[in-house]
Order: sequence, then C-alpha cells, then structure tokens
Amino acid sequence: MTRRTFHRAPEGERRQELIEATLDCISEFGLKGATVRQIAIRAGVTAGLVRHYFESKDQMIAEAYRAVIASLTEQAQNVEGDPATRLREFIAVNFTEPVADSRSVSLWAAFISQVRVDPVLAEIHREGYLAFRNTLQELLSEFLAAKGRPASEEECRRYAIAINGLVDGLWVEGCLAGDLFRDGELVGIAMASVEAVLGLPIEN
Amino acid sequence: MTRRTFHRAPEGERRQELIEATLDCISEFGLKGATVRQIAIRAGVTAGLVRHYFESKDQMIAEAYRAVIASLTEQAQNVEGDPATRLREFIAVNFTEPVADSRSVSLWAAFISQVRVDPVLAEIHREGYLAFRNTLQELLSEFLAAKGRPASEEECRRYAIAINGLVDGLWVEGCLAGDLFRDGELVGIAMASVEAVLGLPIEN
DNA sequence: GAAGTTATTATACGCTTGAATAATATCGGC
DNA sequence: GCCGATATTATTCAAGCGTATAATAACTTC
Repeated sequence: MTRRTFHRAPEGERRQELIEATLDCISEFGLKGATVRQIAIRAGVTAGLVRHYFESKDQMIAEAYRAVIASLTEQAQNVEGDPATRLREFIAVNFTEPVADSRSVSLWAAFISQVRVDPVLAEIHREGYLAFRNTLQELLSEFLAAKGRPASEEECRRYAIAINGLVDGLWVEGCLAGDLFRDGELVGIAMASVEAVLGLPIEN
Repeated sequence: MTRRTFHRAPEGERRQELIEATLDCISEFGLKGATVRQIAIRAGVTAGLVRHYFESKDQMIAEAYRAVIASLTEQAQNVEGDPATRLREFIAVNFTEPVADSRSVSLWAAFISQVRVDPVLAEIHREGYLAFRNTLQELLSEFLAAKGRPASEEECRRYAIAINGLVDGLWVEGCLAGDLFRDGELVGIAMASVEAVLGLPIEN
C-alpha cells in the first residue's frame, strides 16, 4: 500500500486553489453539492486538507463568497478614461465575460439565497452592494458634471439605485438565458435605457 | 408504545401543505437545510409521508418552484383598469408584499442557483420569465397605443426587456436590504425610471 | 546529507440524509 | 357498526456528510 505523491504548495496558492474549486463545485452542483470531498477532488487534493487551511467548511464558503463579490466588482471599479467612457465601460462590462456568465450568476444566486440564513454572508453582500452602487454614484456625479448638468448627491443616489437595478436585472436574465437575446442586444438596451433615465447621451 | 394520532387530509390539501412547508424551509434554512425531515416537521407530519405524495424529494422541490413562480407572477397578471393604471399597478405590485419580501427573494435565488444544475428547474424558470415579460410587453403595447404613440412589436419587446430588468433588479435589492431605502423610495424610483425609458408619464 | 518542520494523505467516527418497508390508525361505504 | 382501502406512522438501511486523528512524504535548514 503506497501513498499518492503530492507537492507542497505555497500557502497562498493552495488556499486560492481551494476557493476556486469551491466556486466551481457550487456553480456546477449547487451549494448542497459542494461537499468537502467534491471540492477536494476538484482541487486535486484529499478532503482532509481543507481543514488544514480553513477552520471549517463554512468559513471556506464565506471566503469563497468574498472572492465572488470581488471578481464581480473589480471589473467595474477599474475602468479608465473620461467620465462618459467610464460610464459606458461600467455598463458594458456587465454584459461581457467573465462577468456575463452563467457561472457568475449561479454563484451570485447561491449566496443570495443564503443571505437570510447566514448573517456573515448578509454582511458580505451588503458591503459589496454598497461598494458597487457608490462607485456608480460617483461615476454618475462626474459624468453629469462633465456634461454641464451637475446634480445633487441625492439625485445621483437615485440615479445610481435605478441604473444599478437595471444593469443587475438585465445581467441576471442575460446570464440565465442568453439565447433569448440577440448578440449585443442587452448591452444596447441597457445603454439606451440609461440614456433615457439620465436624459443625456453617453457618447463623448 | 402508542402511535401519534393524525387526520387524513384530502389529497390536494396535504400536497399544498407539504409544498408550503418546503418553501418555508428553503427560505429559512436554504436549499440544503430543507431536508425531508425538516419539511415534515414543518408540515406537522412524519417524514415518510413525503414519499406518499411525491415520487422523490427532487420532484417535490420542482413543484415547489412552480408554486413560487406562480405566486410571483399571478399578482402581476391580475391587474385591472385602463392601461396606465394597469402599468402602474404592475410595477407597484413588485414593491408591495407579498412579492416584496425577503422570503420571496430567498426562494427565487435558491431556485435560480439551481437552474444550471437541474434542467427541469431551468425550463420552469424560462417559462415563468417569458410569461412575465410577455404580460409586460402586451401591457406596454396597449399603454403606448392608448397614449397615442403606438409602437411596433419589436419596440415593445425592447421596452419590456428593459423594464422587466429594472423592476427585477430593484425588487431584489429592496427585498435583500430594504433598510437601505426610505419608505416608498424604490417604487418612486421605478416609476420615474419607467417614465424616462418610455418618454411618457404613467398617469391617467 | 541528516534532522526537523509541516503540508498532505489515509483512515475512522458519529451523525444526518433520502429512501424503503411494514405496521396501523382513520375514514367512506354499506 | 363493521370492513375494506389507504393515508399515515414507525422503523430500518446504506450512503454520504463534516470533522478528528495519526501516519508520512516533501521540503527547509544547517
């Protein structure tokens, strides 16, 4: 009886691999299908190792959720250029891979469904939502100012809530049933709707 | 050793109770917490009975999903009055209980997260989404015609997609973190945004 | 290249799960 | 008021769950 060989990975790397494997399993098998054993198989290690890196499975899941939120928001935070370009990019990113992907929305939904159950996840969600919305709000404020139509914080807040809802809603449906829409249709609808809401074109 | 007493419920009634108990458990404990035993306890029966009414737990879950979709859409289908009133009602319903409720969104998310896993649920979702959107599209068509600005089917389709996304996105956030918004704020933002998208007031 | 550290494997444990089965209480028909 | 049908309970089962523990292989250091 000989043991399987293995290599000792640097700590950070292995943790990352385990989190990635966790997300793979959740998106493919659902939260209840993401068992410690499945996750370990996906990561190419044995189940016991999970507890060497995480205090519990629940803690690993929470960290995995943080990773999801980060990947969904970082794309939106890193846009560059003048306000109009950034606003366009901010919207377009949500209808382009890797954000626009059935895996993403599965993960998002899996965690959303636990928000009511697990206060830790609820807090992670709230932080992520507010960060996303605040980024958008600031972007809108700059955009409106640049267009010569500066708006109050309160006004920008309302716009941010509306546009965030619009983009999120379209993102979900696009991810879930992309085949119901033509290529580029959703991003077109989103752009046109945002322009209508703001009462301004988003071109330069 | 004496058995517990019970009463024989009419078939339809008991099925309904079991489905309702299933939804309670999913929303409170998540999909993985909705075990046959928990569901039975919630329904006030013993676990074995589940299999008397359903071929398997999975089948019961699928039927429960149908019930969720139905309850989310039936409110929107049953609005009455002239087109403008119906459009306003259609929107408002989504920000009023029982649709606007953290239980609803938990259930919705729990099932959405399984769409990628289970083709049966995917089909149920698609049907529900299209029914909802088509109702909205027809409503918009009538509304625009009544306002003296009739629109093509293609135009109405685009409006329906946009407004459906907007309402869904705001609905999710409102349900998840209602305390981030003032009373009536979301429905106000939704109405204003829909008016902007359509370029028309929704009053009579 | 030997010794020490620890990341990783292997195995075991107690518990819960969905499902199958047999016993039985309830109720409608007569 | 009994009788047959069946809805419901009670019990059991194998499989899979998260976790704990001990053995060991892979690196680090000197």
